[in-house]
Amino acid sequence: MAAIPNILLRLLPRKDYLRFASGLTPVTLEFGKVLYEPGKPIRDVYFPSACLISLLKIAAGHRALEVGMVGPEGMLGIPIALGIGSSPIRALVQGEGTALRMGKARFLKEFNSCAPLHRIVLTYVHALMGQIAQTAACNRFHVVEGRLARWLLMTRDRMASGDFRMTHEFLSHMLGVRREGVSEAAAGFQEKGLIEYSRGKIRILNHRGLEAAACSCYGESPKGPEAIPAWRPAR
Amino acid sequence: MAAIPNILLRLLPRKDYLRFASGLTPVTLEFGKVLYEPGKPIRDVYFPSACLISLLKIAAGHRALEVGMVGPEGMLGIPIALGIGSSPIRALVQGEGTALRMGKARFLKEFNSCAPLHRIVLTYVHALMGQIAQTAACNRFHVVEGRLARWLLMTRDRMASGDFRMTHEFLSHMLGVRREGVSEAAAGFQEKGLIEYSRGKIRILNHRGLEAAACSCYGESPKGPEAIPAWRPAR
DNA sequence: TTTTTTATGTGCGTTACCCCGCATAAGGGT
DNA sequence: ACCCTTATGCGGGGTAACGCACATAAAAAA
Repeated sequence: MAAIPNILLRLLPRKDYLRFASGLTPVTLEFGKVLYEPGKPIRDVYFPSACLISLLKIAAGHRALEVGMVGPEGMLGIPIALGIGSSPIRALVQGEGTALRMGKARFLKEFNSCAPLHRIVLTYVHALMGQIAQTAACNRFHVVEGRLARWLLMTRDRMASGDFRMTHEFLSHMLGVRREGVSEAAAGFQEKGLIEYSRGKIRILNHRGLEAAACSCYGESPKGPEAIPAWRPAR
Repeated sequence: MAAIPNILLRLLPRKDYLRFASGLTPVTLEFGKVLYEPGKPIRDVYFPSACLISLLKIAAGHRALEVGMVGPEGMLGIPIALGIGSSPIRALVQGEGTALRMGKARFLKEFNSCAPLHRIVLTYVHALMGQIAQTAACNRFHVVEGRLARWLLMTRDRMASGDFRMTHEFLSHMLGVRREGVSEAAAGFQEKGLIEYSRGKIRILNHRGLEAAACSCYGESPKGPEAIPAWRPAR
């Protein structure tokens, strides 16, 4: 059988998956699209199959800050599962690609009647909370260079590809720093041959080298039996 | 009837509350006690009635950082509800006082069989995630002074009292800054007559003044019908 | 082509916070 | 009374990141 492209869905028992999948619609998400906006109602939930979505907290009078990242290891629309109709967080498509979409009502019905789904989603909620807390500490303690490296690696892991479309300006909003700060760090990496970039395109050249440059938070993603299986692509 | 001291429990239908309460044990939590430690199993859940617990992320090689705060408006042991046996977060008693305790097994049974409890807890999970994200952005963008003021106010709100036991050293771990940074900000507040302090005791003198000094995050706590009712004490 | 837009490079003064070390003073224990 | 632990005050030097302004260059639009 063709592999189920989303890790959470892959954990469903076959019977449940088949029923659930009948409510899923494949969609293509374009770069820059905003899936959820703080305060606005959530209509659909998404299971990324090959795309990457940033969860952004918008602080009044400041640039945005990424608090979490969702790829094929997760889902979007957690608030729906928690019985809330909207999210305080903006969800922005940061790596375009494909996802599976389901309407809020159908998802709620499934979530409340399918125990395995229920369990899987709540487990993911835990993992996501951990990720947000980790990111919070990382943003507080680590320097831009280390955070940039971590960010590029996490993106690569989720996109299963080492080059993506991404301006320094955009990155600065993810990391919550100035654009110039990103440029400076990126220039350093390019000089060392770790990455190459030009006008909105970035390519990772030396994965190992980037890992060495990344802060320790990379590698402290959810692990062990307690969380969603550490989702790190094979080398 | 005597008021139920924990907001979450107060939201339970009377019938469910009575059954649930039979499994609750009143306990006194002392200052400095660690309820949960990252990686260690969670044995009990807690519903604070008059105490304050800090949720701390421990970053390797750095001081700790508070990512959330739980008082009578919330509960401790969320991971249990999410089907996880331990938490990546340390829970530390920061304002001593009373709470209601329940064993993990009993709570799980109730959580899985009592729909209103289920709903309430998941709603709180959402609120807590929002708080963590908010704190993340606050720690990134706001200066120590504003964050200290916010922290004191949030503590006051949850402790229902304006003076508490608290050293600058301890505060520095909450805010993720140096002890001297806290001392400096606190000295400024004392000079303006907003607070007074001495050797591990802090008293809020001018609530309004502190609000003016706090960053905008104070007042952006969960609000509206979508979240746990904004829990802010009457003046 | 030429023009316009957009992405990145660069420099410069400013600031909040860091790290380190030590002085002072309040309380608790003996 | 005394010591001794602990909480806070204070200074000096260093730096990561800020804000701003402007130069350059690639791409897109005309």
